[in-house]
Amino acid sequence: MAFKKKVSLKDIAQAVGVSSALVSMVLNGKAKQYGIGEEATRKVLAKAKELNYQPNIMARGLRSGRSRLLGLVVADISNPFFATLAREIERAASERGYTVIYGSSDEKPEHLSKLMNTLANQGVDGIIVVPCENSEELIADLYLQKYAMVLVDRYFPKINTLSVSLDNAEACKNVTRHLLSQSYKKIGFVSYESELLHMTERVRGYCEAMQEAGLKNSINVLKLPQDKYQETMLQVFEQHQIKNLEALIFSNNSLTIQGLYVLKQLKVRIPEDLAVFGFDGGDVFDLYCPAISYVRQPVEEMGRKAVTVLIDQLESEKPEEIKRYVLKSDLVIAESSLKKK
Amino acid sequence: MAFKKKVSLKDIAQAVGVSSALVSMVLNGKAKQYGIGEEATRKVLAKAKELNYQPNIMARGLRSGRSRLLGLVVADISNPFFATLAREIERAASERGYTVIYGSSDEKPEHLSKLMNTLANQGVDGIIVVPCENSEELIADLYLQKYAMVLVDRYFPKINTLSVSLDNAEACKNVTRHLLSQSYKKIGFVSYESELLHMTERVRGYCEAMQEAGLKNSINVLKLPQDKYQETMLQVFEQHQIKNLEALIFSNNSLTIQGLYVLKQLKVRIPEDLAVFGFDGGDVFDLYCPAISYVRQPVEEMGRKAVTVLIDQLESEKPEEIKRYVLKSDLVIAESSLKKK
DNA sequence: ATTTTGTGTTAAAACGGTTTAGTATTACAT
DNA sequence: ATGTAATACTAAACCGTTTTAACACAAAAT
Repeated sequence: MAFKKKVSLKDIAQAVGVSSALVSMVLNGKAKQYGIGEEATRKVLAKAKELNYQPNIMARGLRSGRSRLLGLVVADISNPFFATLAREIERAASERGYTVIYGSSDEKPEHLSKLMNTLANQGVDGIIVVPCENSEELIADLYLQKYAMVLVDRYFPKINTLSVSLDNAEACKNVTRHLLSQSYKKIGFVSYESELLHMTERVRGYCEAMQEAGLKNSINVLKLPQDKYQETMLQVFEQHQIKNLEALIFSNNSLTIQGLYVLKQLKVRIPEDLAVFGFDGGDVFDLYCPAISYVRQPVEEMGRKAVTVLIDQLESEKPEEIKRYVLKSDLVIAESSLKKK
Repeated sequence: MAFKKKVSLKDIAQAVGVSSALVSMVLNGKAKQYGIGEEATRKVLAKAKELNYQPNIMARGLRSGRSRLLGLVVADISNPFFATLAREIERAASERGYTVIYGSSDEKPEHLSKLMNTLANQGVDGIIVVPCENSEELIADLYLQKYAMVLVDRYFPKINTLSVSLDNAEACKNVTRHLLSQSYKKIGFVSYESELLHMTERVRGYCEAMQEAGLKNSINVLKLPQDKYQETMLQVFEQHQIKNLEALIFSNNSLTIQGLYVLKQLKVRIPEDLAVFGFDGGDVFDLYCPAISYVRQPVEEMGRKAVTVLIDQLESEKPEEIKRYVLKSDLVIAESSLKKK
């Protein structure tokens, strides 16, 4: 009870009266290369179209050792940033004749590891990974095993992999400067417990901008424990800390959203009581009252670049040089971060 | 420059000193069935584990004619309802040893058609489809070609396919009754131009509930042209119609979100000026001020059911009977639909 | 003693493509 | 006439797995 049997090379070969080898050559556009006659070429192409021939991907894959399948592991597909990223990656891959299979790690290294295994089993040619906390070893292992791989959004400085990521320090530096320009001085930064470079860079950008402004003493970084964002924020904000702050920067999409839940619950007025700056956008930000400012990442570019460098490496014979690509973001300014009157 | 070469049956066979046929039988758990000796079985299993053998999926697929790949086409993966659905489907499929590849049709039949082709090319064993407008013919074609297929969220009454969907009429009847119970009488229903059953059923549920309440004359269904939701809503609402209404039911997730943009722009107070009821939930609904009530669909159940019926059909020899599964939803009530004081 | 039955194993074919080495045929140069 | 080269094509191997038919060898039945 599956799909109807498909047209094979042999069917075309028989119909035209040539060998299936010839048909294969013609349909792979290697007619000239192999010195196939014009007439044969024409007939084969015509018959293939007539019968609507579709190559059997498994036979091809088995022979060539390549599947034209890419694996993608994101942190969480229900996060709009990753959803968009996945979509762009899919689109770009499809343009180059590749199909993408994906999964979410939920920021758990065990999930990541399991997923990578599943993907490898499916015979993917290469993987695009958003690595999660504590996955450095795993990634290093794969790197040593010569997996074709590109890291996105985050990377490990010690492991020499292809990577595409944001200039995170600059982004947060710009956010901080913007808030400073709106005459906020006591600016807090909401982060989570993480060794991952993208996060430490974001923190660094904030700190540097504060230092530049001579506000070294006002630096205030809140590191939330994983999986307890709302709980911890509620406690911290409820107690007193929020009274000492004029603005808060949330350093990723889900932190922002969780933060908004808490601020809403505490009836904090934005930006009167507290200015807010978030990450990655989405309908939530635009529809919130007031609309929330955010860092817009070049998601499309990020996805396309990842696909391009990965496939280029896959298709090149000689091991290409390993590069890190760093992209720039911009700020979408809304009411939540404007000067209070 | 791809993955390192993997361990094959032959490697194990050589290491143990038996034929690869025997190894295949043992590793497929058919040792007893084929009367393989105990010792050989033990040795093979041990060696397979030692070498971390992973079967080559393409060789297996080529031989068996089955890929253990499922195709999934949703309307729009960036819609949280479909994102969650996709995730549940993936999870359920993975539990049964299948992998899912997916794409978004963007409600365009040409996209749908193209995607189905891509999926078929990838050799999927079966497909799970959220059919879009004007795709009835395409689906009917595939049905005639004996594609293993299950429709989700929507279906065509005239085509006898497996399907899993919501009791949409009942859902909207309940929404309408709820609003009536909150003493709203002039209730409008926002829909879009569509022949798809899920939408006509939603309209029907609303109409029936209004009739039940003796409010036949207050029935007010707004059908928006596709791709122009916001534009049209803005025009309609701006003019005058909204003044005659006390409540609005939005009949899917994106209509709700687009509607909120417009209502926000027009500074309509919810629920004082207008009560609002939406579909499918998400952070936007919970964080909106005030929180938006919505119909919660049993997404997980829907995904699991779709996977189950599809795989069951794939794996059964005899053509199973075609069934339609209809699931129930519940209402999440928030401030947006409560009685005005 | 010979056939039958059963047990444990293997050789070989098949899946559908790609690629290499080889074969025929004609054309050209020696 | 003979060797060389170019042209147009094909046979066959190969990828890794599954499955069928076959094959030894022993024990039991005739």
